[in-house]
Amino acid sequence: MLRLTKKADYGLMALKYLAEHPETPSVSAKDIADTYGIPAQLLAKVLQRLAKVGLLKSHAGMNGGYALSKAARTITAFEVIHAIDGPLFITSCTKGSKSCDLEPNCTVKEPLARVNESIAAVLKSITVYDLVDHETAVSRAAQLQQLVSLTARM
Amino acid sequence: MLRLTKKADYGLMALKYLAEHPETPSVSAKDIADTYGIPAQLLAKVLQRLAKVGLLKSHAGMNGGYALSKAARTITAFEVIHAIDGPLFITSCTKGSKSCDLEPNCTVKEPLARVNESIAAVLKSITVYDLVDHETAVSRAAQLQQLVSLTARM
DNA sequence: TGAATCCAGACCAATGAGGTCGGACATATG
DNA sequence: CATATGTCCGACCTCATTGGTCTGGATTCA
Ligand code: FES
Ligand code: FES
Repeated sequence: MLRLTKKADYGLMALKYLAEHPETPSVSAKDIADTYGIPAQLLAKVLQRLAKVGLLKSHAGMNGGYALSKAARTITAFEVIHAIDGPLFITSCTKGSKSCDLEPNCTVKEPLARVNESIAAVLKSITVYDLVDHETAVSRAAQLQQLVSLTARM
Repeated sequence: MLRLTKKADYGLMALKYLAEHPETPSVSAKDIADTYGIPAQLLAKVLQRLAKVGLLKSHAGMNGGYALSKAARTITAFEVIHAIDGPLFITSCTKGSKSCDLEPNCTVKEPLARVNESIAAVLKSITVYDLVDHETAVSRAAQLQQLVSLTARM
């Protein structure tokens, strides 16, 4: 119903891997791809994108590779997904430039934009550090669900 | 980044329309399609799907059409989207039957499942009644965002 | 130098979404 | 009852997007 692209998934996996191995100064794309068994060239392209945005620092040449440019705690899932899949959002017809021609009639767009913001907020509250240390992520999600169900019956 | 399909959008629009006109016993798909200027046959298919799941009651023949089978307040956005776009979810490789072959390695799936549940909770807290009466939906979304940002810095 | 790595872009294949068609079915009316 | 009309319903097609590959060039270090 609401699918996250595979590239974003790969990107998150790679970031988690880097966060788990802070001792090694730089890890090559091929290494990560091999450990997870995902296509190397595809992961490479994803990492390039992340480097371009500034989430990763790249180092070419031998023993080169990638390294986090910020603390794992300060990189949110929202940033990653946004960097890889672009600024797409819910509401289907948010094509950026040419907006849907039946926009004046569409009465559903505005409320859905609110939902969109809520989802973005959830993603912003998850960092790659949370991916490594499961406990915090799990408990936070539980809290969120509680809060949501609370507000739901008001 | 996280696109809702156009069909689901149409479905929500149609449900909202039905909720706004409770006096008419049944509205034809063509009528709704004309008012919003969307392809009639496509909307028809969406409505068929909703009828099959039990959210709508269909009535063939002349003066036929569709009608809500439950109170607008009890129909959640989650139900609608699930009915139209199927049980797809985040995490990209949740193909239902044959799971991704690199599932044992994928360390990111579990945390994302939590995020998924949070999003589902948000969608479950929105009903088609909320789409009609904007106020409640807006205020609820604002509350949610406040709560999220609160828990985020813990 | 040369091996290893990053980088950029074009290119192809498969999946799925958006959209269309003709037939089945139920109701109305003479 | 017969027929005409409007509706539902399932199968089909087309095209955009995604996932994935290939090529070539630039950068760094042994
Ligand atoms: S359908 Fe285009 S604005 Fe909602
Ligand atoms: S990539 Fe397949 S389970 Fe996560």
